[in-house]
Amino acid sequence: MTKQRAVILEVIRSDMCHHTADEIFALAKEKLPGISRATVYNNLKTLEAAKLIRKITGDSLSDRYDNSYIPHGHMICEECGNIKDFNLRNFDNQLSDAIGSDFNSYELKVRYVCGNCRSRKETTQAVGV
Amino acid sequence: MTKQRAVILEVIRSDMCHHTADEIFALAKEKLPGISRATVYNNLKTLEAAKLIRKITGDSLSDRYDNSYIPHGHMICEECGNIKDFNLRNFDNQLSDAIGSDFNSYELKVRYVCGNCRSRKETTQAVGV
DNA sequence: AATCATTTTGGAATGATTCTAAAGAGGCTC
DNA sequence: GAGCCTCTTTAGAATCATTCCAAAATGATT
Repeated sequence: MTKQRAVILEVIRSDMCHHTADEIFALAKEKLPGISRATVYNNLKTLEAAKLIRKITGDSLSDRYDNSYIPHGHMICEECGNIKDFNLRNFDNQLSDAIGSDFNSYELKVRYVCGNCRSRKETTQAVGV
Repeated sequence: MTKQRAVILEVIRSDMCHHTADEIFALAKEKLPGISRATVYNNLKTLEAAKLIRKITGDSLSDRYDNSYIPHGHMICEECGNIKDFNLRNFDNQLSDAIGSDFNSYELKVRYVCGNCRSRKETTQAVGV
């Protein structure tokens, strides 16, 4: 475990955000100013191969990284872009039944408007702006 | 409806594959040799805004396009890359319950190994190659 | 200390997608 | 069907995330 790899893992684990590679690079740079972008990409790949993190794709143009390898749902606010985790009960069984086979992983993303953004919009609307 | 747009829509609707923009460009070019790549991208965006198709992201480096706007599951073979559609019963309700809110759309991808690839691997393994 | 494999680094390369500005339809009215 | 306006198409340049590369650095082992 090189110090670069340790810092990258620490950054990812230190909060529940789903950071992009570039954000992780910036955060890692605060602790290890000499770190290179390529190192971040290398290690993100290594860490995912080691099942310590998971890449999530398609929420923005850049990929994001989840501090858990275990699949779960992501709910993404279409207004503010905020991402939250959620779980569905018994979902693994439901999925295997539906596809008629075991599976290796899944990715589930729901696009909605979060409570904050919804109430902000209603207020704005009521005021007529 | 320009002829370029019509051809692009026709290409997407003509089979159940989930083509990349580049594949769509190549197929459209067979019917309309002068078509430009930018036109394909423009129209894919327009057609999605018109709810005629849907972009699906994260299965390969390029995005793919689904000939249905209605959300449904995609099962992706990790060996051969083939993508199939599937559905879960009552999934919309299950999702709203889980996230505690209405939602606008979802994306569900399951990674597995399809029957063909599985049996091919078993055969290979048995033969000891 | 010598060696060997792994990692890091910075910069170049790649590749999908978007942007841009100019030319080209399409559709509308008179 | 000429004039006009808007939307679309086009080709190529630009962007941006990510990957590749070759050389230097590091780490572990003996």
